[in-house]
Amino acid sequence: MNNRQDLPWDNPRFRNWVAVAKACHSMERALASALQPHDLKPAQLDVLMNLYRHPGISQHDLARKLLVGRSNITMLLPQLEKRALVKREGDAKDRRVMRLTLTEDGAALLMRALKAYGALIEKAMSASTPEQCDLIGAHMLRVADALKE
Amino acid sequence: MNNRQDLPWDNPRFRNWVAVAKACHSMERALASALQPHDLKPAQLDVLMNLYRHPGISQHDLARKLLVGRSNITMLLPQLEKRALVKREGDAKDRRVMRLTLTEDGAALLMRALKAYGALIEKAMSASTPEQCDLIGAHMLRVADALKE
DNA sequence: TGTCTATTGTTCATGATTGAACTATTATTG
DNA sequence: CAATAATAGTTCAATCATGAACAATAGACA
Repeated sequence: MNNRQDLPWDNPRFRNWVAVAKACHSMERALASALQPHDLKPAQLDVLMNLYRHPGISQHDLARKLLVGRSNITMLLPQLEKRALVKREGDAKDRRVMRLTLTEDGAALLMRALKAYGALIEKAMSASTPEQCDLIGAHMLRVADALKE
Repeated sequence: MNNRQDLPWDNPRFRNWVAVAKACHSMERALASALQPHDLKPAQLDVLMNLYRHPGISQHDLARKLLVGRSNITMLLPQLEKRALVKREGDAKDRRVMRLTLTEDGAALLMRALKAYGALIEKAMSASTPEQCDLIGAHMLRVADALKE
């Protein structure tokens, strides 16, 4: 009745994706360790990275970029604001939105944390050629795209 | 001082990995949705999958396979046991260890849930050729390996 | 055998994330 | 213009994962 062919493990795509998920999980754990000396959590690093690239982003848009709920951002920001890593100021035109920017300290910490992250990625991906890495990156963009319903 | 070349975003490996992480995050969210009709969480599906492939596994070994803490397993199991999806019995030789197995109901639910998961993966990976998927899977195994210190 | 160490699983307090309900503000539409 | 809907952010209770401390058991070695 349950033909072996029907088991997902016999589907190469399934096996391959499970490997992806496991690698991501490992990286997340390793990243948490690597960021500990900087007193940063992976989620906080994500925030800093996005503020660096999108200064003045609103909390709503930040949440969408990070694929998390708006409430998560609300809970995340006070810690970073207290440490003076990010600045939060109300938009002049629309008094509902908060504009977020990195402070100097925030940018400096980001650069230090990114070195650690970069070293980790280098270590993880060094076993493959740049061409393979590019192929993987391109594939993953398609995956993320296909999952946006 | 902060030469553009030094920014991680200019490093292809970094950009590629960020794409991997984002795709994984998207998949995790999509999976959570897809499992909702089965009243299952992704973490619970992971448990069922591992019990299917490793019947009689101990909680300690299960935790290591799932890359989570032992206490997490302890908190996860009672829900599955109450629903009679898994069976937990003490090992005869070593009275410290608990042996875990799927019940019939657990195996049946697993098969149904795996169909949903498989469909999701199919949808996500269908934009790439099987050869590309295999390459990615192989790469990710190396990544997970490289991250085991 | 008796003692010390290691291992398995549990408990508990903590921190992270979520979604629903809420407030304040802006946009739409009749 | 007034009423209604939509949007941004917050609050809150619930859920989940974590790691440290702990109890019970097993193994090592004098």
